[in-house]
Amino acid sequence: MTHPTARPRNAAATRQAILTSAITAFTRHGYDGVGVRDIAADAGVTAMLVNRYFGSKEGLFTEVVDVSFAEPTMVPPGPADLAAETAGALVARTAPEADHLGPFELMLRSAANPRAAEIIRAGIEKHVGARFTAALNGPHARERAELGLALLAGTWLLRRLVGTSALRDADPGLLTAQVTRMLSVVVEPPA
Amino acid sequence: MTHPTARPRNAAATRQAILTSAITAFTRHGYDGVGVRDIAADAGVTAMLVNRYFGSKEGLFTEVVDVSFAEPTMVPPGPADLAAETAGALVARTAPEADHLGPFELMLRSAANPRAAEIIRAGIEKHVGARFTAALNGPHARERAELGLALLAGTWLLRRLVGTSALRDADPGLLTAQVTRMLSVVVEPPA
DNA sequence: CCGGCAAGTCTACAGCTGATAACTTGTCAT
DNA sequence: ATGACAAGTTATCAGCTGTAGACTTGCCGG
Repeated sequence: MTHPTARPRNAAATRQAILTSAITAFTRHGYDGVGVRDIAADAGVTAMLVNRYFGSKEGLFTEVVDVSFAEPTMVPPGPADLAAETAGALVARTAPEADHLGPFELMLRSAANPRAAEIIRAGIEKHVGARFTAALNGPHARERAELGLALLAGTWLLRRLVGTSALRDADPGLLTAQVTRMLSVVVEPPA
Repeated sequence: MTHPTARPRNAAATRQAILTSAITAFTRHGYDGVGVRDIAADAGVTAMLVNRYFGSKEGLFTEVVDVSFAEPTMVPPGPADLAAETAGALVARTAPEADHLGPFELMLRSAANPRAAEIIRAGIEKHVGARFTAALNGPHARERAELGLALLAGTWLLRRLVGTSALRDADPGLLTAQVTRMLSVVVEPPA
């Protein structure tokens, strides 16, 4: 059968191909919305290799979450105008024409499953929450950081996944300004 | 076979029993997380009656969303201190020990499925968004209302479904105060 | 008393799920 | 060149999904 453009036998490369395929699949359709056969086929292998290399679908998802949440999206290092920059990035990436995939989409599409939600919680607390918290000064930084994340996640949900009309059709500038003001409440250290 | 406590043949009552069972099931496990057999069994009937009375699983979900989003949760009529009251209700209902089921849980657990998401969008725009918008004065009321909803939904997501530690263990009073301040940004009419 | 019609059920289908065990095939060191 | 081990595959499992058709059962008007 051997495919014309057959990949040479290479465990590391195959593992990586599965992981890459899984990242986009889980992000696009959520943990329960995709099967291991889809992921494997997209990587050009059979489904059994998922279990061989990642133990189980859940193990694969754990690694996907870890990788996806590790890359520093959404929180630029410059603390100069954190609220405005974050709001701008959010609005741009949730624009109807944008096709950005990332941790927010992954979280929103998989959080319905309790086991997936627990894996996501670990990922947030290890990566995103920590980064966001570190960018804030003053007391209650963790709570303020997670409230900021909540606003971003909720906006992403309504604007991209659900697609409510007001947020979908809103003027980007206006939207950025509003989100910036809401974010500032938790970004700027309390007096 | 006839069950000992058999319900008398009553189409309306049976339909209602299925609907009630579906509301709690969909809210607890999401659209994709529950099967029509589970719902029917919980209502004491066979799965076929779901199709008989609601056409399909999707038709049943549509009615569930409509009913669930119609009841005026989360937005009290008194516009006196809308932000504070809404924030208080949110924090109370998302407390770890609370077992409140409602439209937010239903939305968050089902939004991953695009078909369900579209049904939810319709429900929001028909009921929740309209109520929330009507409570706001000033320009861009719809955008501000949906941003408020986004904050509520995101907080619900992180605090209840995902369970990030900072929000889960936060002092309720402090949390209510922070959410109130963020909500005020969109609730109070811009100068 | 009983016939008709609606309420409700049984059986079945075609397709999917994640996972396991046993099998074949390619590659590299000797 | 060849043997050994890893890489990859095929076959299969038990269970679930939503829905369709044909069936039985109970109630209510005459």
